Amino acid sequence: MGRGKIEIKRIENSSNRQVTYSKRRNGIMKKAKEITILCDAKVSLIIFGSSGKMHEYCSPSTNLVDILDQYQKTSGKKLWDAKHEANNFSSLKTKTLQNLSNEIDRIKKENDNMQIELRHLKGEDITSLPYKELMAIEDALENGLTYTKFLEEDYKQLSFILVFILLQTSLTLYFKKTIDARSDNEVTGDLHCDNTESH
Amino acid sequence: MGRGKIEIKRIENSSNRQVTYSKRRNGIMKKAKEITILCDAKVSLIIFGSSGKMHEYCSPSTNLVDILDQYQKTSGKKLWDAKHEANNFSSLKTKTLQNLSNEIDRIKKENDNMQIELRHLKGEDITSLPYKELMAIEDALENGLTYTKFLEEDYKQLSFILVFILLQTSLTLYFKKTIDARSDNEVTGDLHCDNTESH
DNA sequence: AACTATTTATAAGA
DNA sequence: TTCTTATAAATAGTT
Repeated sequence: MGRGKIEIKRIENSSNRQVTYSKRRNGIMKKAKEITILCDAKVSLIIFGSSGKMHEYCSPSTNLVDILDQYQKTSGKKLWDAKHEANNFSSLKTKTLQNLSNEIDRIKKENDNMQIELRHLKGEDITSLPYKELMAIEDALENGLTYTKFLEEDYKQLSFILVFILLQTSLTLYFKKTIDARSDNEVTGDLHCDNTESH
Repeated sequence: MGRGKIEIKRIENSSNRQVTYSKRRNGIMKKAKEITILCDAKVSLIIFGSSGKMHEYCSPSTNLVDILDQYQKTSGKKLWDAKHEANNFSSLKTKTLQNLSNEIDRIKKENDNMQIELRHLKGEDITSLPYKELMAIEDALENGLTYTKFLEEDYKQLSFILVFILLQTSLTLYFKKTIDARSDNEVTGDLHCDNTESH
């Protein structure tokens, strides 16, 4: 939407990039505000430009911490655990039933998500999936296959070397046999000559 | 931007609101992806619709935790400090700490197993795996992705060709040996005959 | 920063 | 829900 169409790829010219960043950042911020008002949504938007400067939007009805809490509950992903709780000795001592219960809920959620992902990767329950998600799964499978194939290639090369060694051993044995056989023939020939001469 | 201009205020009709939410959410997500690519920006976007369903975008170059860390540094606001301390006990009185703890252990174990399986399917941590397990993973991947059967077919053909070449080489060598041995004998025989006739 | 020619997003309708 | 399309809005390139 502008004088010309642009490809979605990194803008190499630094000042153009900066200008575009500024314009589009404002655009997204505006959209975020609008969807918040129009649709009662709760939105958190944090943007860091390449210069490191931060811009933030958060729906007025809520705040970032609440959104992140809800994020953890909904997604089952834990945002601040190990490092932050480790710093917090009192929370270890006062670990309550509620803490544990929340932990269970979170892990169960994580569990469910993984179970679904596993089923999808194994080709189950995928008929009802939208095309986009199906493609994502196919990509993941293909990606996994490239890794396993790569390793399989290593194993194959190992097999090939084994076959080669086997072949070489066979050949060595074969040549040994040939040489043995030849020296046998020569002996026989000598004997034969002796015999005819003796006649 | 649409058939008519709309005022930015809550859409009262629930189904219109839902439709608009869905469309605009996609729009914002797209914009977020674009600014990420075009301008090297780091973006975190979390949206909760009024139904409570969550949608999230995070720049591929980073992750939510890193963005939040950077947020804290840049803004000076502490996100996870004195929070998660105030807990409300609700319907948990019947459960003991031990029960909950055991349940957590069990689910965590289940979780770990699935995580390992997922990582393997995605090609991570597989280098230390024995060949047999690697093949099991590959089989699972191939099962999910039918067209990799073609690659398997290629692999089989390659093995066949290797065996065939091995066989052919052996046969060639064998025949060569036979021929060599025979001509050696004949030469010896002829010379011998000539010699005897000349005597 | 403004200014537009265009592209893009989307509101309403099907 | 999904698609279509007229129109509003965003924005790329220019000044």
